[in-house]
Amino acid sequence: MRRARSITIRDVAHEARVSVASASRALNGADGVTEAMRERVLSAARRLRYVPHSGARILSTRRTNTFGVILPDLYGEFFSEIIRGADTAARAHGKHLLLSSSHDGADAVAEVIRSMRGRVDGLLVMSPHIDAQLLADSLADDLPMVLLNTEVEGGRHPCFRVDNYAGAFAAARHLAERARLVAHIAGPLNNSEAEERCRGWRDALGETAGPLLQGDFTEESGFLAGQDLARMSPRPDAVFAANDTMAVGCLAALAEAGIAVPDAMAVAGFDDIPIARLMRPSLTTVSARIADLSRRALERLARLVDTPDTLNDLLETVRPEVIVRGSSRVDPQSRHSNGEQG
Amino acid sequence: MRRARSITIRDVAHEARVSVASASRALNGADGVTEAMRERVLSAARRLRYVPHSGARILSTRRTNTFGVILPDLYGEFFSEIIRGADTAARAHGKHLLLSSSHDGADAVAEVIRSMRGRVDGLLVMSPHIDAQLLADSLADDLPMVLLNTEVEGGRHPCFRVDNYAGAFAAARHLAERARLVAHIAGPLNNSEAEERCRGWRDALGETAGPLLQGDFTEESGFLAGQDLARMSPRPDAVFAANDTMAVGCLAALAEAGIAVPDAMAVAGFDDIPIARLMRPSLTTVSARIADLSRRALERLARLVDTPDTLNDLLETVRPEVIVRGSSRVDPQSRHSNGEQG
DNA sequence: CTGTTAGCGCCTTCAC
DNA sequence: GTGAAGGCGCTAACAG
Repeated sequence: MRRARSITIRDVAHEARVSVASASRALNGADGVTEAMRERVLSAARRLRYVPHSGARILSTRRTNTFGVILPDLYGEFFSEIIRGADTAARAHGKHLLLSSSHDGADAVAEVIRSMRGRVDGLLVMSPHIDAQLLADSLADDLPMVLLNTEVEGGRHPCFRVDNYAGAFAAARHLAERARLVAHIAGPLNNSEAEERCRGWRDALGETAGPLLQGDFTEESGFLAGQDLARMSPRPDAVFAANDTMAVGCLAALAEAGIAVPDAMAVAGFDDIPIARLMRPSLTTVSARIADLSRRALERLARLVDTPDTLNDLLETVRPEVIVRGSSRVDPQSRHSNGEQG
Repeated sequence: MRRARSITIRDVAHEARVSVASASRALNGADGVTEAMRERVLSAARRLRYVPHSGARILSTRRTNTFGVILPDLYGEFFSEIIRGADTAARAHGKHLLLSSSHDGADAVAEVIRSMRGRVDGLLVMSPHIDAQLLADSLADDLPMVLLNTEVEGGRHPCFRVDNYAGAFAAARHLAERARLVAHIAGPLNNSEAEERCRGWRDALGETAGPLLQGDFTEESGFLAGQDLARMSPRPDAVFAANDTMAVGCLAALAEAGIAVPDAMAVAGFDDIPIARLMRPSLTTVSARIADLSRRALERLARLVDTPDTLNDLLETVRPEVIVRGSSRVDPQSRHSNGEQG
C-alpha cells in the first residue's frame, strides 16, 4: 500500500540520459528522433514502469480522450443498452467514458456538466426532463455536445432522437386492430418522452381511447397499473405501456389476477429491452434499436470533437418499429404461424 | 459551435480585481477571506460563467475525485447492477465514475489500468479471467485498488467476493432434493467464477451429477444447452446454469421443446438479476446482492483513498443465498402456498 | 487577510 | 536531431 512518489517523464529522461523534451518525443512516437534514442528512452521507461500522468497530459494538450455521458439513471436494461452502445463506439476510438447519472432535473444536469469541464472532450447528454430547455441556455458553448432524446428548441447541438410519437401511434394502432378498448400506462410527468408516447396513443385512438393510468417507468408502477386494470369494468382488452419495464410489471399483475394474455388482454410496451423477447408470453413492443442509436450519437460526438464542423444534419430521427410478439398476437401460434398465405 | 478560449481563474481574478490566489481561495470556500471579497469573486465568476478546469485542478491537487471501474463488459443486467451499486456509492461521495470494459484478458486489464493513471484516485477492478494473477504482478502499487470477484494470490488489495462455490453447492443440493439427475451449464473456460460454480455443483452431487454442458454466460449458449438437454436420454430432470442469463436462454429452449418447467425439468440460475423474478415461471437462483456488494466495494475504495490504512479486513466474502422460485418449486402454488403448517 | 512565487507533469515552440 | 525554457490552469506554501 506504500504510495511512493510516482515516476515522471523526468525520471525516464534522466535514466536514459536525455532531455525531457526528447523523452517526450520518443514516448509519443513523434518524428525527429534517432531510432537509437527512441529505443533508449523506451527501455528506460519500461525499466522504471513509467506510466504517463493523464492529468498532466490533459492540461498541456487540452485533450482528455474522454467523453462524458450523462443519463437520468444508470439502472436497468434500457440505460444499460445506451451505455453499451456508447462504450462500443468509445472503445473503437480508444476513448474513455465518464459516466454520470443526473437523476432528473435540468439543474442537476447543468451541475454535472459543469463538473465535467476539463475532464472530457465532449458530452453525450440525455435529459428527457421537460425543462431541458433551461439546460440549453445554461450550457457552456465551449464543449462539444450531442443530445439524445432530449428536446431543446435552440438546436445548436446535434440531436439523435427516437420518434416517440410515431412509435406509440403505431403500437396503439396495432392493438386497436384486435381490441375494443386500449388503455395506456403513462410514464412520469414532466418527461418529454412519456408525453410524446401518450400523445401518440391518444391520437391513434381518438375518442375510443381507453383509460389512462399514471405510471413512472418503473416496474412497480406497471404492476400497480396492472392491478387497477384487472379491477376495471368495463375492462380494457388491451394496454399500451409507455415502456417495457412497466409492461413487464403489468404482465405480472395480470398473471396474478388470472387474466390471460393476449386472449383477455393484449399488452404492448416500448423500447424493446432484451428481456421483452424473453417474457412468457413474449412482449410486443416498439423497437428503436437504442444501443445502435447511442453508438451513432457517440460517433457523431467524436467527429464533432475532431472537427468542430458545419451545422448540418443537426437532427437525426429514428422511426421506431412495432415488433409483434406473443403478448398481442391475434392467433397465438395456431398451427404453423409461418405460413402467412391468406 | 465557436470554441472560444475558455475563461480561467485569472480572468475571474482580474474581473474581481484581486489576485489569483485570493480568487482560488474564495472559489474553494477556504477560510481566511473577507466576506466582501468572496462575494466579489463569486459574482465575477458568475458573470463570466466561470467553470474550473478539472484537469488543472487534478494536476495541482493530485486528486481527481474520480474512481475507475473496470469490468469485463458493460452489457447486460449483471454488470448493470454492479454499475448501479458503484454509482450509488460514488454519488454519495460526490465522485465521478470512469468506466471501462476490458473484454477479458489480464493484459487488456493491465492496459486499461495504465491508461487510468492520473485520471482516477482509485480503481475498482473485476477481472474473473483466470490469469488475473498476472494482473496482480503487473499492477502499479501506487494506485489504491479494490478487487471484486477477482482471484489473486498476493492479497495486497482488499477484495470483495461472492462465495461462488458455496452458492453453487447450495443450489445443486436444492435441485437434487427434487430431481434424480441434475445437469450443469457451465460458464466460459478460464473464468474463475464459472469454475467455482462448476466445482460447487459437482461436489454437491458427487457421482450422481448429471451431464456437463459448456456455455459462456450468454443467453444464446444457454439456449443451445437447453436444446441439447431436451434431446438427451435419459434426460436430466433438473439443470443448474452457472448464471441467470444462460438459465433464461435455457428456459426458452425448454419451452420451445415443450418440456414443462418445473414438472419435467427444474431449473436454477445464479446472480438473481432483476429479470429472474419476472420470468414465467420465475427463476430459482442464487442471490449475492451484487449491487450491494459493488456499492460496499466502492465505499471501501473511498476509505482506502482517504486513508491508505491498515491491511486488515482484506477479504470480504458474501455467502449467497438460494432463492427458490417457480422454476424449481416442488408443488407450484398448489392451493394457498402460504400455509406452511405441516 | 492578501498577494507573490513556485511548482504539479507534460508538451511544444524555439534556439542550437 | 537535440536541449532549454515557457506555459497549460490551478493550488499551496510563503511573505507581507
